[in-house]
Amino acid sequence: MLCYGWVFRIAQLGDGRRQILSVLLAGDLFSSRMIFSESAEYSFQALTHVRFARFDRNDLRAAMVANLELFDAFAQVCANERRAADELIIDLGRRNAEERIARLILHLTGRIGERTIVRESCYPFPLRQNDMADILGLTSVHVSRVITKFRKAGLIEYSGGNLRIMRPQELAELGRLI
Amino acid sequence: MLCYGWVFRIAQLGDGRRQILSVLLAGDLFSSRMIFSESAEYSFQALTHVRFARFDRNDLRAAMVANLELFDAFAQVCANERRAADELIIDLGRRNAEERIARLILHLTGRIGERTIVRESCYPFPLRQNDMADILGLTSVHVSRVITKFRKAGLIEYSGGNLRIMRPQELAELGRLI
DNA sequence: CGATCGGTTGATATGAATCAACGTGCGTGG
DNA sequence: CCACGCACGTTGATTCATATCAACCGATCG
Repeated sequence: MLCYGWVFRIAQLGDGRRQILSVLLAGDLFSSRMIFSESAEYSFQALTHVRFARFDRNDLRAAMVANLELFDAFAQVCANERRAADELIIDLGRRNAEERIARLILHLTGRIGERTIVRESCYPFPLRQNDMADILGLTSVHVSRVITKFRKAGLIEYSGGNLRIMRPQELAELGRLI
Repeated sequence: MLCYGWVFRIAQLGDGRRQILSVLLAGDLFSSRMIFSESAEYSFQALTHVRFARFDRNDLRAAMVANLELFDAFAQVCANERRAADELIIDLGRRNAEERIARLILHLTGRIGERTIVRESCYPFPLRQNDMADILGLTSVHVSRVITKFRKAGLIEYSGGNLRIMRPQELAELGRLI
């Protein structure tokens, strides 16, 4: 379980293309799948300094069978992971670059907000534009253009690893969240 | 659980865009998530005539806690669903139309082959080109062009709800599976 | 001080979308 | 039994979103 920092789960293709499959924040399991099978199947990549905790696979399985609440909590975690994957599929399949980026920002800041106190909509945001590109199936050049546009429209501020949302309403409209 | 036929799990966007999130074949659970929560969250759509079986949510949960093998089998199902979702994310994020279509064909025929006897690499394949487009984030027009190209190259035959793979080797190369 | 990394910007290329017309098979109602 | 409409696919012309290539900038770091 990740206790501190940011981690990506990634797939690296033969020819250098990279796809980030999910972003882990403090409190997330590295992989619910890893609890059952030895192989991680994809690799992980730390974006920041990181702290994490280990569990014994068999202990956890035993505890889940013994304790129904833990079992349900774990099922809930799996369901959330799945929902996030579905959302990403929809983004990649059917939304354009502006929508994708607006949604990614809102999705991540939402998750950060669940974990830490946020003041004045200013979030720690260590993703590079290149990372956003590799989540969203775009190039970093294009991400830069869209972000610049958002910035010029006064929607966000984004520098030095921090992101501030100036107009959440308009950003949500751009992402078709309304 | 689906017993016979083909079903899509889909997301329908406000403006008519559709994204198919997964394709269910005989033996698949409609949603591993549905076992824990009431809401299906997305909708399902039958592509063919269909037969299915129902389980009582609570019976199944009880059985899983009581029977470790069932528990593991279920975990395995979840893991497979997850892997398929990851693959789709990689396709949508980082592969072009030819790769996507070649991979979809190989993925589906592989799954069909696990379930039925296949003669002369000829598979039942009720997907319309429009459905493939909605899985792969393309338009049906573009799918048509690529399929026509595959056909002219002698890679596949595809008509009347059947698909035959003439040159699996070359198709796999196109999909970067080799 | 040079090297490297992340980001910006412009010019150009390209894959896929869009628009449009047409064909063909099929089911259905008259 | 025919005529019509509809679903699905094909094909061509054109447009558009995003990629690619390239130059450059500022910050950071050894």
